[in-house]
This record gives sequence, structure tokens and C-alpha cells, in this order.
Amino acid sequence: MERRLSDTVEDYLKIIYHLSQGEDRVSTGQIAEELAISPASVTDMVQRLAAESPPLLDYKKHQGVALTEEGKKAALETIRHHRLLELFLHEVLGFSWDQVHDEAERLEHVISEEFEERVAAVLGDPQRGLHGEPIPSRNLEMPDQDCCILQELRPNQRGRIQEVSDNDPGLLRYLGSQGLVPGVEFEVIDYSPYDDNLHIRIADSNEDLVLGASVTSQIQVKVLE
Amino acid sequence: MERRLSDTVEDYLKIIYHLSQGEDRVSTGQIAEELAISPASVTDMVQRLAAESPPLLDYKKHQGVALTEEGKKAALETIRHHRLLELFLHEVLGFSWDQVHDEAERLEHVISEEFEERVAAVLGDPQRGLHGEPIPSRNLEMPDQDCCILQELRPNQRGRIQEVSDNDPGLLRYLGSQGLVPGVEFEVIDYSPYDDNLHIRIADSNEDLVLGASVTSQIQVKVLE
DNA sequence: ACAAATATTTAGGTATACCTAAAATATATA
DNA sequence: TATATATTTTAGGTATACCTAAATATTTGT
Repeated sequence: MERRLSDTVEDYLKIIYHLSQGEDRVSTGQIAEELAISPASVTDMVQRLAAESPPLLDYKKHQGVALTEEGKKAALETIRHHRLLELFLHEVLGFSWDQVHDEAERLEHVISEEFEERVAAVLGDPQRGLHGEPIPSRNLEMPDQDCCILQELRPNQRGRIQEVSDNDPGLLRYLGSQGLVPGVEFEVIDYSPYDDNLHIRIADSNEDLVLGASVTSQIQVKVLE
Repeated sequence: MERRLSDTVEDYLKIIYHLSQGEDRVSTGQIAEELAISPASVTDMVQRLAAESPPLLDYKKHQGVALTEEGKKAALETIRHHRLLELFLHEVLGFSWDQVHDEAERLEHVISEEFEERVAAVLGDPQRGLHGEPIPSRNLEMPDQDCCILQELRPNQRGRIQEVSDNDPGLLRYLGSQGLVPGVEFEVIDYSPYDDNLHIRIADSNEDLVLGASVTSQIQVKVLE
């Protein structure tokens, strides 16, 4: 059970975990897309990971893959590392919230259990990451959160920003500059069906923001009644 | 000039730097020994590194290798990372001085310039590492220190511990328990030529310590008159 | 100086993780 | 339902970084 996985394998499992959100199985094409490698390489790899003992993936030709329990644990371990590291880089070393992703992406594969535990302790065992993401617990339970995508809200609905996607530094700088950070509450004022723009008003503010789909699709919110 | 070197290449350069201390050239056999791989693999690699442009090593068949300026800079960069990380792991995360080496060994290859600079800033731009090692400056100048190995001292000589080797956790725990840490002054009381034992007395202490060659060879000292 | 011992290099081979091109299978459309 | 399109897989190939066994060069001892 205590196999040491390569950085590459950890990346595959992590990506498959993320792509599995809401989906039953994940296609090799999607994985290739995300990892920016050829579909043939992905087929190669997923066959190998499904052939491990115990297998990390469930794979059936032409039907995509799903994580096994084993693979899911490994993915959550890496995701826990990533999110703890992002928070640590910000809180302790003063990285800005758009700088942490790339650094964490490399560090997540090499830190020890010891490092993970000391970082968690220094941060006070946080439940949420820098961008609002839930952090899997030490025993790798992922807290489930019921939230939806800002893009899906319509006028008169109110919500609270729960999580923003962490991998586009430019987007993060923009969100930061507009005050669109986890915890902030807002109301949807208007919606334009043609360009999919959403007009929102942040609580305790009198300026409206007009956000396109490429922004609203990257923000997870909790709907407030 | 800004090539990205693999972890493996960085390890070769670092080891060659360390083995070069005092030596003109380093043999492939020595490198193989240190890296615990076969001499044939080392020959392979050093030929490749000498063939790079610009070359990282100077290599002549059967005559060992020496670092080029380029190779030396790369080695010092990795060594700077390593020593800053060891200090950081101890000071900020509370790792003990025998735990830091292995962790730093993995982290040193993946941290960015940004990370390096922030860590250096948090630590107050330290000149010496956790085990007393000189830390190369940001512009990769290695402060030269004139010190010698404790093993070479003889009765009536006094000295100050300058640096202890960082890679053997057991040895480090022992040294720590005996108060043999950088900065400590002592006097050599006796020397046994047959077993190469050194009897020393730590300043402001009344116990003698008897240290074998496997210990005294791992401690660098500055001789005091 | 020369043989024996030691060190180094060459040759050929392995696993990982990627690639392209071609073949096979699935899905969509007429 | 048959064909066109898109997706996935197979086959064969590359670079890195290691290996063992055999060949070659160097060093050591007499």
C-alpha cells in the first residue's frame, strides 16, 4: 500500500479526480487535454495504472477511466498537499494569491508526511485553502460542499463566494482587484442571455460589476435565500 | 544560460562540488560511490555534461572531472537552496537538526528564485546554515572559511566548532546530545594514535569526551591560539 | 619494466514517460 | 442503416538515467 508514486502519476490522479467531479467516468481525451499531452500517451499511462496491484484506476477500452479507492486516496493526498502549501506560501512566506499555484504544483510531490503535518499545525489545521477550496482532512476525507457555479445564478438571487479557481494568475489578480474573494456576499442584478454576462452587486458596496462567462464559470458560490 | 537542469544533474554537480574541496579533479569512481550508482552510469553522465553547451564539466578520459564556471554556479545555486531550506525547516517548521537533510534534499530541486528569496528574507539573509555551513550569497559567492578537521588537532590545541556534516541523522543526534554544535569551543586533552581517538574538553564543562575518527572526521573546526 | 590488480570506459539493455502515424472503434449525420 | 467524423488505441520510436558484462587503460608492486 505504501508505493511511492512518480510526480507524473500523481498529476494524472489529481487531474482525474478533478475531472470526475460530477462525471461518472473520464475520457482519455479529456485527460490529454488537461495535461497538454497526446491522447496516445494517456492511453499508455492509464493502462499501466489500471494494471498496478492494487489498481489505481478502473479502465475499460473506449469507456474512459474512474479512480479506484486506492487511486482516490492518492489523489486526495496530493490535493491536500497542494492546498496546504498554497495557504502556507501565502501566510508564512507572503506569496500573493496568484503566485502560489505554480510553486505548490512542484512542491506538492516532494514534501514528506512530516512536512505536511508541521505545515498543517502552523496553519491551525485549516479546513479551507487560500482560494476557498476545501482541504481534505489528515485521513483524506474531502468535506463535501454544496455550492454551484456563479454562472448559473439569475437576477434577485443572492449568494456567497465559496471558492475561486486557482490556476490562472491573471484571473486571480482581476478577482482580487474587484474584491471577488471567498466569503464575500453579493446579489445578482441582471443577466444578459446573449453574451452570458452577469451584473452583480457586492454587499455593502454601491458599484455594480459586469462579469463575463469566463469569469463567472470560475467562481463557486453558495446560494443564500 | 537559463537552462533547466534535472534533479539528477543538480545532484551530480553538487556532489562534484563537494568532492572538489581541496582536490583538483574528481574521479568517476568517487562520484559513483557518493551517488551509490555504478561507475559506468557516471561515465555516461559526465560525458553528457561535458558535451553540453556551454559545458558544465571539464572531462578528460581516465582523468576525472572538474566543474566549469557554469557548473560551479549551478552547484552553488543548489547548495544555497539546500542550506537555506535546512535552516528554514528548523526555524519555521520546527524540524530537528537531524531531520532537515532529507527533506531539503528533495525540496532544493523544485523551489523557485521567488521562494529562495522569501525564505532568505524571513531568515534575515543568513550567512551560515543549521550545521554551521557557509551559505553561498545570492550572487553565488561562497564565503571562504579557513578551518580544518577536528581529527587533525593534537593535545593542547584549542578550537571552535565551525561546521558538522549534515547527512547522518544518527551522528547529528549524538553530536547534539554531547553539545557538539557550531560555535562551541574546546581544548584537545589527549590523542591515542592506535585507535585515532581524540579526548577533548568543552569550554565551561568538566567532562571529557572521547571521540573516534568517524566522529572527529565529520567536524570542522577553527583553531584558536 | 612488466605483470597483476584496480579503475574506467564501451557496448548493449531496461523502465519511464513522452511522441507521431496508422489502425480500430464509437458516435453522429444523412 | 450506411457512411462520415471524431475519438481512442496500437505500433513503433525518442530521451533520460540507470544497469551488467566485457574491454581497455592506468596504477601498483616486485
